[in-house]
Amino acid sequence: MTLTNNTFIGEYAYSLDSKGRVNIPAKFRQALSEDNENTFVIARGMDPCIWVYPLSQWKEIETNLRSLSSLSKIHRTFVRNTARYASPSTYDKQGRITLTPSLIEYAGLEKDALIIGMVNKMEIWNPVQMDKTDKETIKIDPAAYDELAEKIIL
Amino acid sequence: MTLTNNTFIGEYAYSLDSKGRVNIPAKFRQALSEDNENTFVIARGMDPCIWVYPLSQWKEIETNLRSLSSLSKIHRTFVRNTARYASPSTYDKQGRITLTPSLIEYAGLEKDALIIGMVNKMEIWNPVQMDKTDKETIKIDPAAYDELAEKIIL
DNA sequence: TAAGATTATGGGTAGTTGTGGGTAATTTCC
DNA sequence: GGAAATTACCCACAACTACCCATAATCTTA
Repeated sequence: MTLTNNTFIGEYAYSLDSKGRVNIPAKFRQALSEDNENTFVIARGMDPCIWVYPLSQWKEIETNLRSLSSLSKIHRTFVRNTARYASPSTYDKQGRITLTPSLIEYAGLEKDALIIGMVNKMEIWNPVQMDKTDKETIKIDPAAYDELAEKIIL
Repeated sequence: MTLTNNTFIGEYAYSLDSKGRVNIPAKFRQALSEDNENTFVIARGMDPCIWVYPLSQWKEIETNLRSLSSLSKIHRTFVRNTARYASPSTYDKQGRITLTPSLIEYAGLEKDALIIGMVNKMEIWNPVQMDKTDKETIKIDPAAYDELAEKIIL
């Protein structure tokens, strides 16, 4: 059952094969709207993981990046870091995308890959790294977190 | 007799079968409005139980989640924790939804499942866990109820 | 009260999904 | 320009899941 176009939720455990391919969950592929032409854009996440955007979503990000001024050092750095490691990837007949060696290394991926739906994109994690990050989460300011929950959750 | 669309009250005792399926009380199914397409979204509750939203209700949460920016660590974490364990589930001809192994484990469900109407959603509990939580609830500060009294008329 | 309808629970099956590997086309480099 | 390496595309199998049917218990209604 697909909810909304280009919307991803849920968690899936897959494996990375010797060719650097990972499966995209069938539900996520089905959620992808036609105009994406079976293509995602993979990029460095802010956390040690890979971000996977639908092509159309990425194009919007590109538009936003264009609006940033190159006069600002922060802007320049941000644009560079974002664009530098991004790469389009179309899934094959079996529903797999191929990751770049650079991103595999950045996310510290080995055999296991955890795919997490993040609503407008998905994340690919090494499960070990995800556990570690989960534990650090405890250090997050509980008051700020509760405030968010109150605003978002029904 | 159905009260209001997408409104759930009452308590029901069902059992979880070997395939991880639970019945949705007939009254709750009848209360579900057409546009939900016989579909609920199951997610982690704040307590050790499963939250079950009507699809339309979940979509509102999704919209709220979309408004958060992944540049903020706390926003990222919140989106991840919320979306990660959520999964749509359409009930079958017999009125059952299938739970995910991850949520079954989180709620500590075994054979028995207690389904509780929570007005805008429902909760699925292990009865043993529910008892335990009930006993802890008694310890809630009466002053907290006084504060509530200003918001809710009973 | 009896018959029919609805509900709760169990299990079978066909189609889908995830994973491995093979081959042809393309690119890279000497 | 040709060999080696890389990439894109294809096939095959095993595991799983969604969908279907069956049965027993319960509720409804005449």
